[in-house]
Amino acid sequence: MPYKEKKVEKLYYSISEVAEMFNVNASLIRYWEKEFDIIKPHKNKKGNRFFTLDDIENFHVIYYLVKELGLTLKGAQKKLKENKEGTINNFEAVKTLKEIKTLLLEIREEI
Amino acid sequence: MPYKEKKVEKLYYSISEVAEMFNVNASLIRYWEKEFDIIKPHKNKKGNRFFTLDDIENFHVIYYLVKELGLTLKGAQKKLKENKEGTINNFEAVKTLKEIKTLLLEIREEI
DNA sequence: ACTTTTTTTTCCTTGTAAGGCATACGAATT
DNA sequence: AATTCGTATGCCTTACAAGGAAAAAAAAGT
Repeated sequence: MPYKEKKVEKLYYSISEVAEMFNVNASLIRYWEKEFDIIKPHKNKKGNRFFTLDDIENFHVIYYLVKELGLTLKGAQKKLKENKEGTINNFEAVKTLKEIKTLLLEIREEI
Repeated sequence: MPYKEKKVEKLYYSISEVAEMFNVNASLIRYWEKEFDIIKPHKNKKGNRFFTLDDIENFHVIYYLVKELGLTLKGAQKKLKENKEGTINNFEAVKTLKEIKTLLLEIREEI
């Protein structure tokens, strides 16, 4: 064999591959796709799904919320929406802490 | 009228009173009582329930987790168990912040 | 004040609607 | 030959609500 094939990160994964990763049924993935906006794999002309690692990560988040935390689908949807706004809150928190840092540095200057 | 009766905080509330407070059916309260250990109202010989304010507060926590956060009952149970340990984490966080405060005060002393 | 009657509240058991998928299907691709 | 699709339907569990009898409370009668 002239070349040992290099194992490459795949760009796309099929629905059955994703299903196997999480040990769930493919129908669950299709169902969640209907329920959650953040799951939108690419589709070819026929409709076959192609999942990027980002898609898989999004699925993972939902899996965590529903299967591990024990949120209902509705609860998970709400949580995901709030997290978008939640980042603003985190941002605010960091901003506040930075202001405090600035204040402390100013105080050091005075000394 | 010799004495104006002083309005006193009630010691015990009936199941229908609690149901009205949260605008839920009384059967829900009985059901959650079976599902959650932390809801244990006193009962008289016949079985009638008497809720203290603590009981009501516990019910409130569950109400929040299930009806507002959107946890399944199982998820809420898990959350409650973890919170017992979780308070340690909050405690640790506050402790850390207090240590920082102490450190800052020491620095001020040095100056 | 004390029965009697009516209304309300309680209990527990059983019924049930919705949630959350899985299965089944033929058809279209690969 | 195997995978995939969408859609439909089936189905088990979850999460309560309704039903019905018994008891307590309130109202009414005497």
